[in-house]
Amino acid sequence: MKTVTISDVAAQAKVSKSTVSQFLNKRYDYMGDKTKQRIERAIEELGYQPNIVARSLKQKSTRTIGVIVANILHNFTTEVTRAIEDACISADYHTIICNADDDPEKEKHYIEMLRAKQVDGLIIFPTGGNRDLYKKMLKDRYPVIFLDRKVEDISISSVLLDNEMAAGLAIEHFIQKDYQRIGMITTSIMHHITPRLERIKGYEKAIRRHGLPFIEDYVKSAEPTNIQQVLEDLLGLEEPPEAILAGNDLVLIELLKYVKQKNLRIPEELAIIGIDDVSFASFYTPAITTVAQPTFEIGKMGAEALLNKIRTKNTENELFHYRFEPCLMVRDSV
Amino acid sequence: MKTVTISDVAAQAKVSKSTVSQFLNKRYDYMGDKTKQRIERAIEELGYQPNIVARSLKQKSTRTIGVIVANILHNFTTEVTRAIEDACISADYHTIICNADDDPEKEKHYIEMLRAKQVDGLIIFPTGGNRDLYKKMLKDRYPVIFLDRKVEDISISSVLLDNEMAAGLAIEHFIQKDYQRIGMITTSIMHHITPRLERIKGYEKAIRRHGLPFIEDYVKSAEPTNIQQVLEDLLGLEEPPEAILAGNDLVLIELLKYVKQKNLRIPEELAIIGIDDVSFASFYTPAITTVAQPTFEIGKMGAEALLNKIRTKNTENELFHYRFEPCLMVRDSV
DNA sequence: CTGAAAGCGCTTACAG
DNA sequence: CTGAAAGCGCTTACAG
Repeated sequence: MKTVTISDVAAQAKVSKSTVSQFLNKRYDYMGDKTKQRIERAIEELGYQPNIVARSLKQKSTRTIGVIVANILHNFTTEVTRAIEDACISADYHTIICNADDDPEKEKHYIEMLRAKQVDGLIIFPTGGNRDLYKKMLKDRYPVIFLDRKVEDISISSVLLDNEMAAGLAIEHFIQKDYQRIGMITTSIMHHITPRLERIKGYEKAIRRHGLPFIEDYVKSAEPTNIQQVLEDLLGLEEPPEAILAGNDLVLIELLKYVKQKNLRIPEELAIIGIDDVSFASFYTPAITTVAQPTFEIGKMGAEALLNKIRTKNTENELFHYRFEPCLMVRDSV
Repeated sequence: MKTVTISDVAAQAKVSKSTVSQFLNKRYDYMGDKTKQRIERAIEELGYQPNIVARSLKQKSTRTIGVIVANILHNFTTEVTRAIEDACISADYHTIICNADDDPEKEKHYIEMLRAKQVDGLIIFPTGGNRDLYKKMLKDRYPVIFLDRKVEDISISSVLLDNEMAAGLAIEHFIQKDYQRIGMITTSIMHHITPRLERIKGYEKAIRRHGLPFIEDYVKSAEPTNIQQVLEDLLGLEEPPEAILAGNDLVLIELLKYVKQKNLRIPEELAIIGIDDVSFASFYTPAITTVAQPTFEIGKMGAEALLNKIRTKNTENELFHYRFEPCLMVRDSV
């Protein structure tokens, strides 16, 4: 497999490399018809494919972006990255996905690696643990967009869910169905992850807005592996909640496992809403009421915002934090 | 953001580019200690990051592989690609995932694109519709592994599930639980997709092995959107099946939607097994009996086989088709 | 122990 | 309308 290069084509077509290059880049402006045809034939005969690595080196663009997700286990992440890939492919960009696994060290490694690979820009679901690196990218005017989360005092634009509204929709639905004792569980807030904090705030605001008492014991955060215990505690309270909002898909799954194991009836013994419209919600028994994120739109917007930054060479630096509205999917678990 | 190159480092450290390059590649053999330190400082001071594109051009390796999946909507695909990515990252390779969406044209585009991008090799879940391209890669001795599927008469190594065994395990479990009238539904077999054909064959063999009549009307293939209708037909037969094997996760989901809509009791009115151990199987009510594929091992093996081909420059061309054994997860739906 | 030079496969002013 | 030459940022024999 001796690779055939532009020189081989030039030789075969009896023109110069420059002319072949013009041809490849469709700059036909002044090219003679016979020349074009000769080149076309030569390419055909030799089965020539341009080497994009060489082109990238010269053009200083790889037409590839990097996506660093905080944790690929979330259904949200999978759907959003799929939307990003779609949007990039349409714009003739490729995508390299990396999973930071909630670990700032890994995130750092990937940011450096992808920049070394000369990707044209980065979409990051930030762990929050690499403030210096985030700042450096900003200083370098390197194109970056944050997704799903933002980082305190780092002026990188982001596309997010309206998380307060997401929790609010759920709580209001509970209240409307006459539930008063409403609990909430999220995954760990140790690292100040935006959506978790904001959803808790949204919960509290909605509770107070409706004149219900805000009971701290009703709000719990824990790693998925500890959620069974948390539920045990929560439902063992003297006045246990009658309804629970699961802060994301992983929490919902733990909650459903618990419910099954304890043989609780939904919604009679415990009403449930989950944030994230998981695949099985509609055909679960009972069908699960959820708050859906517009994952496709979020991913698309993230990709377009980044591609736009890349195209404008990041000159217009208007900072934005775009919020998408969630949507309540009313089913049978409340 | 004027990029700092190896020349800048060389100038700053007052050595030649060659020496810096040696340093970067950890060929310290004969390097003076003071030289090393000077280079180290210069790199530090300038915040230098090597340009991997330039290196790739020279070394003719991008340390990146491409993965072209037939259809990313299958849970199997997501899990396997995740395992591939993990294995590649450990070996210090990156991964570019492309979704052919069951469309041979898209597959073709991605194969050509990724080769132009000089990825070091390709893992393909083949659509089957690009025989000439597959052959060309073989002729070029370009490293490729097929995954999940193989293609008739194309001698590219593959890693697969033992699909006949997968169907066999399910059927035997049904029989053991005293079901005799057993149906099976797969997604479309129009394009002779390996796992679907093999699973149907496994079904037939198991049925015959146990002396049951093989009833053609009990075996259906259809696109997911038509499965509701297929179920309607199947269960409207004079002697409808009392048990159904769902050929993959998408079929199972359609089946569960149908069951819910018709209010059928599982397993009393209809027993169910699904191939692919979907996330919700264990906490669904009733918990769904499934045949699990070792997705992690399959992905890992695929990646390792490819990386091995890349390392040996594809010289040892022993053809293999490795089969992984599935595993029956007995739960409550039979 | 270190440096000069060539080369990887392209693109891009510039000259004619 | 086309070609010669320089250059993108590295690596790698080779010479000393």
